[in-house]
Amino acid sequence: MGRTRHDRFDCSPGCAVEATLSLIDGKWKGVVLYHLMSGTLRFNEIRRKLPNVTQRMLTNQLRELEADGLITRTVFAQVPPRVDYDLSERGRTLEPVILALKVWGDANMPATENAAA
Amino acid sequence: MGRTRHDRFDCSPGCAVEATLSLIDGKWKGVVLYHLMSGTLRFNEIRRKLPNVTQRMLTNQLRELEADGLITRTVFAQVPPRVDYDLSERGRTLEPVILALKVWGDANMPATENAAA
DNA sequence: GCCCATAGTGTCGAAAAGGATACCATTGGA
DNA sequence: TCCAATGGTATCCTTTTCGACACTATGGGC
Repeated sequence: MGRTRHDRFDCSPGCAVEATLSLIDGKWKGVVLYHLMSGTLRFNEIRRKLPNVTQRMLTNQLRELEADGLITRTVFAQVPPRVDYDLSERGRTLEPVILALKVWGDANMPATENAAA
Repeated sequence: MGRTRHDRFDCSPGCAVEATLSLIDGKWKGVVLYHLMSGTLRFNEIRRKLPNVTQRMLTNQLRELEADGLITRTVFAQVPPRVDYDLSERGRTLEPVILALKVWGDANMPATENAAA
């Protein structure tokens, strides 16, 4: 499930915008990608960074990101299971985009009453 | 309707990413913004650029963009009604972001079989 | 034997987003 | 008189998304 969003595009010019958007859209993907920019994270590490995400959702988003080739998933056959998530090569090329999003948000969302300080 | 997406954020770091995303998310907003970057457009001009959008949807997206202060809406009291849409000041600051999205899409979506040529 | 942790999966249901279609007002032209 | 164009609204329905919650496997600690 999920992943139905970008099955096809009616490609007018500007399509590329939608196409990119469709990859990072989905409530948690942007943040996940953002956190992954700082380095490898395990499943529960990500979960702890996103207080309101459920396991099902997080799993889902991670699977979609993986399917889109933006992140890599490494499973260690250990007894308490361990799975590492990293940005892939392709995922790294998204960094400037994520950063642009972050910068704009920081600069233009004073109404969001956040404390970036 | 609509506009429920970004009523609140559970602001962890990375929140800014989601915040920005929430403004340009919504199936047509990205493209609309993109087209508006080239200059003023009337309602039906936008509609013609997006072959698969319905009036309801387009109206909706435009209203949300307006509510978020990204575009301006100018109504001319003419007999065949005329409404101009433009990027607002704030909207213009989003240009680099939209562009980043477009550039990445053009560079990284060969699978989308489009003909940018 | 029981509970904990990890990293999930499955099912259910509500809500939101999106789409189809029909309708409105005005007025100039045929 | 009737049609066309503009920029919408209103209503209804389907699809997609999101969230709650329960359940699984394995092995260590108590």
